[in-house]
Amino acid sequence: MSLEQLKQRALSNPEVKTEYEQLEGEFKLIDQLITMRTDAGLTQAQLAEIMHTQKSNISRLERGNANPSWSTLTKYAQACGFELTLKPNKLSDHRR
Amino acid sequence: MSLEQLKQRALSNPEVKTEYEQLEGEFKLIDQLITMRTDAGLTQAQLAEIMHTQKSNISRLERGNANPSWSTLTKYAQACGFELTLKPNKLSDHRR
DNA sequence: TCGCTTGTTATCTTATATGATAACTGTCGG
DNA sequence: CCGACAGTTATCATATAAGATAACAAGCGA
Repeated sequence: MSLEQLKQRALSNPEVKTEYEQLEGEFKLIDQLITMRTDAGLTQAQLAEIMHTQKSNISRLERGNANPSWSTLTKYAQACGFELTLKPNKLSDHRR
Repeated sequence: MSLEQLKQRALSNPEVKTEYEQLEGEFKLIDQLITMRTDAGLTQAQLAEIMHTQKSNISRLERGNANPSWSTLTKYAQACGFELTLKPNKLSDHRR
């Protein structure tokens, strides 16, 4: 199933909307991770060595079901030559 | 000891520089969290309810030694009316 | 002073992220 | 075909984040 299909199905059910958004955010996160690494011109194995961990763990981060801690994210970024802050974008349709 | 003093002492020892930077990043993170919550005009208890958790857990996040997972960060942000992405700032003095 | 609100701290339990090792796939230049 | 490289997957052990409850402290208006 494609991401687009998943999106359609998820959004058709209002209850899972936040779950989808979570999922989408996860994809974005992974994208940003991989972008940082490739920008730095590093392979997973090289990055793993800098971070004093294993390439399999890097793959796990970049592939699936990744829910890394803040410290893991900053270590990853720093190894790629980046410092990390959050970028909170205000949701226009925010209800309370 | 103030943050400034801590910074000075930490930076005087090259080996702990990254540790200090982690620490500084942690402070920045906490700042951003609290800012999001106060911007949303929420108390810890209110935010906790939205996130279906306890106010003590929110306090733990905002106070000390916080190392939240990405999903916790996004839930927190979303409850405050924000969507979250990473903002990677290139480190000018990056060596390899 | 007395409640009430907001936030903090301590503690336990449970869920899960991370570290580590090994085996596997696909790709590509020789 | 073969070896080297890049990435993936499975699995287990261990560290730790997160859920939950309770008690406490500070501030503040009635």
